[in-house]
Amino acid sequence: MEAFKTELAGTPRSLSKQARRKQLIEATIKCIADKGLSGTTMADVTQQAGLSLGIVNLHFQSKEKLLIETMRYISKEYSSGLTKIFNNQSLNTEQKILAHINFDFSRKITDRNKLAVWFAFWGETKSRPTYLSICASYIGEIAKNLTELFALLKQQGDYEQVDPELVCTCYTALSD
Amino acid sequence: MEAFKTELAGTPRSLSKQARRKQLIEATIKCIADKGLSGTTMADVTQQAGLSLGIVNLHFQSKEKLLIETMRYISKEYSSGLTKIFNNQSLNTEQKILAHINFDFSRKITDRNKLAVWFAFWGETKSRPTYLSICASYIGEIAKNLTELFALLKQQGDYEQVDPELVCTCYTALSD
DNA sequence: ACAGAAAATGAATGGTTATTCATTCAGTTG
DNA sequence: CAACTGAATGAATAACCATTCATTTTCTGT
Repeated sequence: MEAFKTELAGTPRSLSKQARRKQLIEATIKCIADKGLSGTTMADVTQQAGLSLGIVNLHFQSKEKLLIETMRYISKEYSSGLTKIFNNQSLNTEQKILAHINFDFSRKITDRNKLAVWFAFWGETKSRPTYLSICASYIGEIAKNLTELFALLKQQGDYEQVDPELVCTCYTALSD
Repeated sequence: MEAFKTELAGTPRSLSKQARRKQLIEATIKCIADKGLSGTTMADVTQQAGLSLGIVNLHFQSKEKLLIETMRYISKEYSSGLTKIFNNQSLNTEQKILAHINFDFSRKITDRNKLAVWFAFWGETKSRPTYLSICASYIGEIAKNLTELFALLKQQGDYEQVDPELVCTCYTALSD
């Protein structure tokens, strides 16, 4: 049974350092989604990428570092998508909130694997503070922006009794 | 540094089989909460329980089985508490919903450890269909009851436009 | 075409941890 | 109290897996 190879594994030596790192991170995501965090071995990841066993240590020094970079990769991708929405001058407050919701749901459907990885790391959060600190910084940023949007909407729409922070919390809980 | 012992470890041989299993499960919960699922070894669990290394295999055959029983133990405890509320004839619909909310939050505060274990398992759920099937049956039961309550409340209170199932989903998301 | 550099390989190594099982220990029975 | 039974122990074993590194392969510049 041939292992599926993640994308362009065809021309091994021709890829740049950066591209190879990305290839390995994508393979890691696939493995964690398939077999769980604790069930993912170096052999799994490298096989998934169609490369040899030693390759991870060559590019990431250790498994731990690969995992941290994977976490960072996912967090970054997610938050940069959202930041783009918040900074988009041509959208008004309401449109931004709608775009945010839309973004969340389109991702949820297409990126099941990344979601699974997110949850896997989340489960280990208590024991590995590094993971927590990486997502915390991204999540904090997002929550700040979102709360601000709700505050603006409140001003504009005359909703006296609404607490923007609470609305933000509720929204986050629901989309999770 | 002495290891804390979970409850009555004092009289080893005098405990029944059932009680010993429970003692080991409680120790497992403590360990997973402290060190995460992947960081929990047999040595940790047995030391936490104040017993010897071989004891888990004697009572549970394998680590995997101990973990499954731990999951089952937590699910069962949670759902049986809720079932009691649903079956309590002396409460009306509104009181039952309030009791449910109250139950959720009182647990959240007192049983941090169990909560941590719940999340730890949740993260690994993808790879271990067994865990999923255990939770699923309990969670399904709970959701069914809760939805029914909301439906009743809707009838009684004339809330035409409310979807009980949606309300249930929202409530569950928020309390998670 | 060649030399040197860089990237990649995978067998061997070493550390960690689940599992086994011969032995010890405590309770029970006749 | 001696023989028996089953629970408990923990040293020894076995399996697993990350990491290393000597060797091989590919790329680049001249």
